[in-house]
Amino acid sequence: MAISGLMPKVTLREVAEHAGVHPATVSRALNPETQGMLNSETLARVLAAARELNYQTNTIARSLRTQRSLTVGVLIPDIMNPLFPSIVRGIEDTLDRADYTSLIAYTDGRVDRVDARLSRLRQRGVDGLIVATAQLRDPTLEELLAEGVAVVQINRRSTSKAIPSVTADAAGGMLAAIRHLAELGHERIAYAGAPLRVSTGRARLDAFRRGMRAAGLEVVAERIEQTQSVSVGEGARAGRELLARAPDLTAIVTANDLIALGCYDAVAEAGRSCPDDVSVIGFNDMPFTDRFDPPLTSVHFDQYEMGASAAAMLLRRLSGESSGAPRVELETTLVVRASTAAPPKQR
Amino acid sequence: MAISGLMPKVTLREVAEHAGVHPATVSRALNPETQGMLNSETLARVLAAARELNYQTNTIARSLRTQRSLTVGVLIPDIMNPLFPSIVRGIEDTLDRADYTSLIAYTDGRVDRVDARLSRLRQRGVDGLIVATAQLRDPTLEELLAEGVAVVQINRRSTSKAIPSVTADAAGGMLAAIRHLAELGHERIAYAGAPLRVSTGRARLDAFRRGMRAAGLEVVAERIEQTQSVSVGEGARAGRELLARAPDLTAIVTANDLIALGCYDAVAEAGRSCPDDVSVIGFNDMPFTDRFDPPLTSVHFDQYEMGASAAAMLLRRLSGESSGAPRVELETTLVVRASTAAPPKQR
DNA sequence: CTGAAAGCGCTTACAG
DNA sequence: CTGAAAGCGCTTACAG
Repeated sequence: MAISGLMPKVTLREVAEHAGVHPATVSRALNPETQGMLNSETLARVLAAARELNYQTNTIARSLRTQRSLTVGVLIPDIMNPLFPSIVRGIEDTLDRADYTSLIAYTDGRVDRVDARLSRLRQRGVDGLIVATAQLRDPTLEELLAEGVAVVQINRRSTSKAIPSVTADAAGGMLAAIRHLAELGHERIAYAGAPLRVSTGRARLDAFRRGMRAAGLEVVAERIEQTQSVSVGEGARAGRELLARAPDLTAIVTANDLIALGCYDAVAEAGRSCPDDVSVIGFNDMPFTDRFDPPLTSVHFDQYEMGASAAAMLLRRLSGESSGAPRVELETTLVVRASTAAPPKQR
Repeated sequence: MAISGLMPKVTLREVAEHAGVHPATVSRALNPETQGMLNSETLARVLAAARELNYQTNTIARSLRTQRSLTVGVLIPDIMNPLFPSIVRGIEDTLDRADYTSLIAYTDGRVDRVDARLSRLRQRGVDGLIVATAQLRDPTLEELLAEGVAVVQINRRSTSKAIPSVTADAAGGMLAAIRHLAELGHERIAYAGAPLRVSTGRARLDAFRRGMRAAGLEVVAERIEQTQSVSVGEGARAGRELLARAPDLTAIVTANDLIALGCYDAVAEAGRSCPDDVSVIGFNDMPFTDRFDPPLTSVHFDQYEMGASAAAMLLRRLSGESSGAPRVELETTLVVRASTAAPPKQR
């Protein structure tokens, strides 16, 4: 195929001249919706001319005229966070099939950057939004909703039930994690959580508490510590705190793999070993967890599917096919690796 | 800040009416380049009106008129390849500061997808391209070059010296890797390489050979194996091959961390251990290599900087500031971790 | 079934 | 210094 310059250079008018018809006729010939209006002979002639000249629709001109950019804004904390590449790929593959393109914007977890990012996306004329940065109470999202903007939340969600979302089933994952530990013989299970201002932090803490009770185990305040941000460093801090406050704990369940990695550090610093002295469980099952030392037992969900499903949901809204606010919860499963074992006293 | 709808709704004309001037005057007032033409009183009045109505330029309309989209196409194999998130982030942060946006497209390493991807980017009117998918012989890139398209190669480069590029210094990295092994006492060092149709594969193989000679070590054909693709699976295959053909090898240098991970598997399968029996060295130093089992000794370069530098280079071309074809080589350093140790016989 | 016209929201040479 | 006009490349009611 020939790449004939980056800006499209052949215009509708040139194709029209070549085929001896009016530009409007070319436009109709190239649009599957309006193709039927044309005499089949005319259609064939126009199509031949378009092919010959290697005509490509100028998306910018079309967008200005139709007031639709075929573009979707994707707001995420940071693509360098290992959770997001798969999600983004799932989104983009799905959008791509519908001839949509995504414009990605980063907040780096800073709430004060959201509006500026959104504003730039708006300038670019995005038709809808996929937002992975929802706060539990999120006035910005409420506002978008009120204005009828097509928006889908992903991974996290705000309290508003009116905004569609795709999240991971925290309850199922946590329950599986705790059951696994209980079956190994653990009783003094600690929890290192993610910030409570976002739904993942809140949901996983709730799920931990419920899961413990369901397993007939005691939820003790000293064995729960929240992080201020989702990072290895904060995970290590939380791990240290827990080990200092409750030295007899035998397992730490976490809200995130990075926090789990921090707990690895805290356990090692305390002169203990994972999994022999302390079992650790992550959440998200990020890439290469199976390569960690030790391989991390983690709650898994399909990240690519999360992205794909959110994009499909948004496309449905954009095409007017759906108007409800579905809240999809993706199945979570526990992937057992080598960071969990029977507690020391059992040996 | 108020988000007033996703598509920009306040137009230049409305601001003009509000300020009692002609739309052209508003346009001039909002453009720093033409602001100076205006009476300062008029300017102030227009700016006040624009602020009051929360006017945002409609990028699509502006692009159609100016024939510049302020958009750059980024062609990469796959964002799920751990090399790319940092590179992409470096690109986007740099573009962002110049009010450019990136449109990302994926090839999944398939040469036959390049033209279709490029074609879609063209439809979207991108002003330039950053390409991470260069083949050693790359007719598509030659064609783009011939048409005067602004394009920068990243990570890989084609043989054409006329296309600017930002790559990692393979020679320096390889030399450091081999020196490190030689100092530990290794002599029978093997190499598991990346496909030779891309520059990274070619450059790293050449660098390995030169490095070996520079260290006074023998380059033996049985101790060199190429992979068909850069993946853990192919790395394992290459590793097995090497261990079968040259069982007395004591170290494997690789062209990529994923290949190194595959070599971990091959070494384990052979009932040997890393680093006690076989040392392994990666290339790229992807995220979390320090968490692997064992932590991977790898050739490091600044991936974010690679992206940032390529984007800056492209912006310079787009603004007409530069017209040469710089070939930047980023410094590489060896990060020594626990996958390398003295060879067994030395113990 | 096809054409002619209008217009999406900007910018910029051209007047005055 | 500011306005009036043209036009970027499309699509789509409106005629015929």
